Amino acid sequence: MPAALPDDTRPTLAQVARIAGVSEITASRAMRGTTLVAQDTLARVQAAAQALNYVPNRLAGTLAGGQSRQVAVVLPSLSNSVFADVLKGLETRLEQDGYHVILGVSNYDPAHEERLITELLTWRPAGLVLAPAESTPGSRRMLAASGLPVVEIMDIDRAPVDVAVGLSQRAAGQDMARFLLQRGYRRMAYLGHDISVDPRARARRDGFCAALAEAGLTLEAMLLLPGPSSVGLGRKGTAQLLDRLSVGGLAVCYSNDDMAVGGMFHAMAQGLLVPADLALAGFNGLSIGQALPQPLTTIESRRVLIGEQAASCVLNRLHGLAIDPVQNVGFRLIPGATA
Amino acid sequence: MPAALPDDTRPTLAQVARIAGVSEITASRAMRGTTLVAQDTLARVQAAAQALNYVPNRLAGTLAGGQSRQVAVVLPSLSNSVFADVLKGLETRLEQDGYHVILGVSNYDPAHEERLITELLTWRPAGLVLAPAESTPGSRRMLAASGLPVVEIMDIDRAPVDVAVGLSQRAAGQDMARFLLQRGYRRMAYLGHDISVDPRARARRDGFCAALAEAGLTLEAMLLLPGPSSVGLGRKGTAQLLDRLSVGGLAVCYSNDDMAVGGMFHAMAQGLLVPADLALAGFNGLSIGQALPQPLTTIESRRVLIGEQAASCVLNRLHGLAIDPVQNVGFRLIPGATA
DNA sequence: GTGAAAGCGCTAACAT
DNA sequence: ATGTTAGCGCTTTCAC
Repeated sequence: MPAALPDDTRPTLAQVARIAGVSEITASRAMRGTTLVAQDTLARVQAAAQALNYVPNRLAGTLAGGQSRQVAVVLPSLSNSVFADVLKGLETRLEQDGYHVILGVSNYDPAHEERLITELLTWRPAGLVLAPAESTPGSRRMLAASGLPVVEIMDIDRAPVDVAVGLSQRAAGQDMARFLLQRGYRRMAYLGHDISVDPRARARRDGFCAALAEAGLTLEAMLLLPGPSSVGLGRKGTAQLLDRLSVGGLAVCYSNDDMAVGGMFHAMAQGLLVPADLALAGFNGLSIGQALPQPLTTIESRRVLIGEQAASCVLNRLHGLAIDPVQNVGFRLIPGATA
Repeated sequence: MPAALPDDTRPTLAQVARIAGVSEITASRAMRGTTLVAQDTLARVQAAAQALNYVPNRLAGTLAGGQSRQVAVVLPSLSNSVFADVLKGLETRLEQDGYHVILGVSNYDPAHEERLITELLTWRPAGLVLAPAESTPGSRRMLAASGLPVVEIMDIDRAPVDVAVGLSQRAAGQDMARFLLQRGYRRMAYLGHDISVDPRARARRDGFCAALAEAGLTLEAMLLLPGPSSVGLGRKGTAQLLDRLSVGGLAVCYSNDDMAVGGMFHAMAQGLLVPADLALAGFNGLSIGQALPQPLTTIESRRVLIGEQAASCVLNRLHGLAIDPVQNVGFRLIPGATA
């Protein structure tokens, strides 16, 4: 038996108004506080609403002309704590202004992402925030045509449809390469998850390789494993890599911290000396990497900040404020002790 | 300058209908596929919609009598990968049926949770899924009065407002204690994060202690650290604990895997033998713990499954199907190598 | 400070 | 198979 239909019994603004002895529109004004209402009418309306357990219907309110106060968010994954952090930042900031997140997860599938955008737009959100996989032309067209604030996050290397908030993934990769070179490493390898669908991981790798090339070096090996990144995958991949490569002065750049921690675990299990036998570098600055017996060499990304700032962008846009279309939150290299 | 207002230019169903040369309701039927429509009218409507880039307005559709197809989800946190997993399961299942998640994060604050419920209800969701912190009487009253499908997740130890999907956290704690006892451990300690706000972690601890008591044992020490659980906190706390306790046959039960991995890192850094000097037990079965050089002794919780099953509950309820009010997804003890 | 009328975009309920 | 009418619950005009 299904539960009773909700709106069968739900009080409406009209009922509140009747009990308070005012017109519907006055009750509306009292509830919203937009227009001035006499002290005692306000009190009567509030009392009536309270008595009825009145819950406003924002579908109706928005349809009648209000701002939606829902923001659509499309992320490629939630398995990775990176996007959970971003979402946390988004949620925190949006909620302060009474906005809520409608969520879509694309699983790094551009076609799915496009479908999600279409569907979420049917809810007439006030804005969109997305960490695009490889956005399709269709997606970009829809976003542009929506006329809404659209914030693309994580990456600032590509020209955004509207606004971008993030960091240069490419520069992050470059900086890591330069750091390793400066530390004296000359033997480099790359170990990553499936970057064919993850443009940001690819940009980091490309930056890494480009900086090596500037120094006249190339990777001794590059291993790309299918599937999403994980500690387990990093451990397995490191074992594979070391089947082909000798240790000693070898530095492995991982696609992210999860993978690098896996590499560290492999080293521990094999009794390899880090960084003498094997140096490791990650990306993201996750707490797990920093709590390792030897803190991981990595780059801190400001994920919660990205979420908060993306939310602020949407809100500012809605308030008619001017906005920088490319917002670089930067990053910070953490030297750690693994390289 | 704010972007153009969205609905200033958005095509409506009326326009689609006019171009297709049919009435509005026929266009509506054609778009939704609920009622039979002639082949060629269908084609004409679809062509018109396509030509106009028509995006249906679900606010209007829902207001006019449709089911909302939004499900409100309230979680206590996103910092913990546990809830990211649950959310992933929810999102995956709901999306299959064209439903979307509206999200609220309470930060383990019951008052905040209550406010979130109130706000999310204004969107007239089709159902609610929540992992309650310590739900207030107000929250429970609202949920019950909503008449909607309400699924409380993670925990099945308390009587749910409507439906519960999860596992017995208390039984999980008991099982771990019995396992450690069976392995011959007699010296036990507990290290947890702030469980005053996390009823599930508390239930596990209580179960753990209860099983010890049955065996005539008590904890040698119990340390509860302020703040959310993390690898770093587990590492720090383990150091503190071992200031007061001698190693050798000591088993530490952690509030979860994050904390336990931190303990493992401390042991590694100190050169302690695991499990001879120090045995460790976690909870959740996170991949990080299983990728450790020695896989962590822990209990696997089925987080994604909980999300999927909770979503199915909401959907089944909406379809008028009967539902078991308490759904136990169970758990599995992973012996690992750390105890 | 308050109200009456009109309408947001859509769909259920009856028509035909 | 299609159309007409009415209305979902609210807010925006424009009055007073």
